Amino acid sequence: MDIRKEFLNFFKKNDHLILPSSGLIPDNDTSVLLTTAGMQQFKPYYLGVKKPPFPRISTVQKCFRTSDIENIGKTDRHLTFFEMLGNFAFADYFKEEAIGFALSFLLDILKIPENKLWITIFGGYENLPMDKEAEKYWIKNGILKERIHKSGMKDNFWGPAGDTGPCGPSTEIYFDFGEKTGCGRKDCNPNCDCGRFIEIWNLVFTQYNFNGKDYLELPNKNIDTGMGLERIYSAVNGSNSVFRTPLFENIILKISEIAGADRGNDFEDEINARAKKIISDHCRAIYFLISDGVMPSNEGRGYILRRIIRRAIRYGRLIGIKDCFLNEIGKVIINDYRHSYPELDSKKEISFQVISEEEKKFSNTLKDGIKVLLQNISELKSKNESMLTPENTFRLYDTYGFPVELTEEILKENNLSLDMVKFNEFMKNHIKKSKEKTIFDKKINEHLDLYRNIKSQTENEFVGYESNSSETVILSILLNDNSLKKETNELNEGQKGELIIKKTPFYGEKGGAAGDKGKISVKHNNYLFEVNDTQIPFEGLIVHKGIVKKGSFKVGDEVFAEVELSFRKNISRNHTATHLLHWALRNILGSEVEQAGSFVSDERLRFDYKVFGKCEEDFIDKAEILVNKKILDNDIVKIFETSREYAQEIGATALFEEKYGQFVRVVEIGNYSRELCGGIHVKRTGEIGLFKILSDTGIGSNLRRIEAVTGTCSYNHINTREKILKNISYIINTEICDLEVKINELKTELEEKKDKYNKLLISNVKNKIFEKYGKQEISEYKILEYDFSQSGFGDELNIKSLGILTDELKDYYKTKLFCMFSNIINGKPILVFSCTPDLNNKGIDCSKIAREAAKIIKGGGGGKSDFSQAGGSDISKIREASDFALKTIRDCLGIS
RNA sequence: GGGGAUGUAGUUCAGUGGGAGAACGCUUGUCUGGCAGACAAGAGGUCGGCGGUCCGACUCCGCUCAUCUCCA
Repeated sequence: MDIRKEFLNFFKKNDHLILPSSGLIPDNDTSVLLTTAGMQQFKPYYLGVKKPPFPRISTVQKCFRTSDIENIGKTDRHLTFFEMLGNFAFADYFKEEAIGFALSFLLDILKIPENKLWITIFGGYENLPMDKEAEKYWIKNGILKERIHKSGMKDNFWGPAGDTGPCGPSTEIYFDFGEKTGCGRKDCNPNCDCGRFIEIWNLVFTQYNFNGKDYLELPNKNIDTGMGLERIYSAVNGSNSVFRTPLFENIILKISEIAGADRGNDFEDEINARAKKIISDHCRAIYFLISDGVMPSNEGRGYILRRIIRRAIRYGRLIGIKDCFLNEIGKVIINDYRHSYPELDSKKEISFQVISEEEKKFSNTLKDGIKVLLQNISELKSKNESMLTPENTFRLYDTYGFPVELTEEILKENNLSLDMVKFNEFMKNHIKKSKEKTIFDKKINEHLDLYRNIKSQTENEFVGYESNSSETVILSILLNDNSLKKETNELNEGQKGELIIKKTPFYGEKGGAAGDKGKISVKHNNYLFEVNDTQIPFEGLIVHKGIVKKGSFKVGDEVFAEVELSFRKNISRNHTATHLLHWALRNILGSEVEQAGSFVSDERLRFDYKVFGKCEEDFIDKAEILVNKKILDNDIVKIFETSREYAQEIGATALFEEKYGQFVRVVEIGNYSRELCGGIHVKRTGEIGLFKILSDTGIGSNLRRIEAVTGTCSYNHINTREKILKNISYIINTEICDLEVKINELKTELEEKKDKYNKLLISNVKNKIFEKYGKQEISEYKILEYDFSQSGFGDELNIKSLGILTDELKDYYKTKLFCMFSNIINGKPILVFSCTPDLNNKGIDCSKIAREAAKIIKGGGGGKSDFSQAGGSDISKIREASDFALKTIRDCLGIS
């Protein structure tokens, strides 16, 4: 029996709209990394931010949870990836029907015997009453009262998701595998985790709104239910394990086959069983994640993927699989699931490639880790110790990603050990630290109640597609005073706030396009409200943020709203250009290029996209050329509303917005680009003007960002650069077209001259020294001293040049030589000391001399014993410092 | 979102405040009967970027970017 089909059929018959599973990457929801529940894609409906397309919906949803990752393989019911069957109701049916539907499906369709079912309900907590209604309907449907178990907040109350918001009691259906399974205690009940009972279906009744203090009854109550597909299969065929269901049969068989015949093909020993469960769970997750666009990376959801890939490989090794094996299992998974999830099949090439690359990367990580571990081991051995410190054990794990079990294994081979208990303490500490400092982004819900309230009283209409202005009336006003936001009747001159008007031409920020700017005014008295930004905090509610420049505004005032045309025009140019760019990238790099996000402002456009593998070097240039070609073609931009089915048929790319509305808005450019989009666009591509890409940078693995400009901005950009070119051409007196060659020439010439000059300088200076001290070979100690601050060589004789000079002199005289040179560089005194190595044996230490001499010129110094330098800030003391150094050397060498 | 690590020559990496190094690779020359031949000379660096401390920063401090890694 295909339970997926039966489930959807059942709810379709009961007037539910059947929707497809959303992807594992949640749209427009930054609060979670991956889709964790069936209701996730409907969150805006639960919060009331958007209207559901139908009051009753049912789905089979792909879900991924990491919260139970440690339990996987240990139990027979936990999974990271699973399918969730769910039915949802928005201000429609409530507890009675929800309970009725659930029971009817389990008993009539799946034919589960009634005596196998147990129920938990919310038993009440503090001010919250027990859920007597739920109990009543269960009993009414024939469930025995002693089979209904009461639980507290933790088990049978859901939400709110943040600090405030919708929440309510839940009721859960458990399947009983019988007294023989589990603990065998007489009072064993669904809350016992011995394995006898498995939770199969959770019905949540969002009944209250928690405002941080009280639980208030919601006017519109909702239903949210979820039943794990794998669990219900295990109940239906009585196997008491999600891994012994048709969903896992082929996968487990394949793993056994790869692991070798001697390992058998079942869960005969504990390690073997656990490894097979983990590998099968993780592999399913891996291929589903990749096919939904998650790529392995070192952060966020990509990192979750990388982690489970590595866990799967590790457990593979544990049961004797040496080679890369994940793709072998992947083929089985794709084959098993491709009818229900065609994306697995269409993305399989990419999946296989990604996986084999990850397998290689992991072996690199292991190699690095082994290097560090071997170092630790040799240190331990040299110290005659037998236990790796917990610090080092943890460092290997935390910093180098080296699995502890592997550390333990390698230590054992060397007759060493580690302290697992202490390691776990480090781990606990680490987890605690990460949790402590994590701050939730509360802003999303901050003023939701306020807007919800306004929305319930007013209705405003967007007329901006047809016109740029409207005569209308103020419906309500919000006052913004720093962080405070409240409803008011009047907004006075100088005050900041938000106006809500009946008919608005202003486009609110949506789909990555910035909101309109403009003004709202009263004609007869010139009162003026300047709109700086337009937002949509709630579907159907458009608010105009800004400041009162003149006069005051009251609720009920008749006003004239007018969009700033040049601002809107710039946004339109950038928005249409974004569509062209998206099309061009797909054209050049292939259709697997996906838009990952975009932002359109009046000044520039930002386009984030996912690529896989290496791109050609010049694809950015190509994209720019292609977009500009389409602009020159001056193609017509056609905008029309149509049915979702038709849009799909003509291949329109759908993004984040407007997923399930009956009608969708399609923006079509020429006969090539079609995207679902609610934005405002130019009428013909020619209006965009020059399209110029400013930058293309990597912002994550397989994720890149293009920033570009159009219209007046690109003109200004090019213009500024041209002016710079003109200036340069004027300065070096060369035609612009010859600049490149000329500058290269100048550069090499300069380098050559610098080189020559330095050599000349040194030899010149050397001659000066010879003039003063003679060229003849020396039989006794020679002290060369020269203050170049008076010589006119200036800054050219810096520490480095003086160093080279002393080297050449040392080369010349070979022995018995001491050099001491000084100069003023950048207004600061410097001293250089250098001697032939034989003087070191006489007790001369240049670095010591430099340190002492530096004190005199108010600075510091040091270096090596045969070469040192000192610097300071007091120019007037150079002579004194030199004299000090000279005296020290003479004393040391015993000369006068 | 919070920790840890790394970033130096084409590559792999040394370098604990004082004139940027090694090995391999590359170029050139000499020797050599072949397998990664031997010897010599040479080229190659904004020490990831920006800022600060200091007479002086590859080195210390702050920020930032990239890569790796652990946790949420």
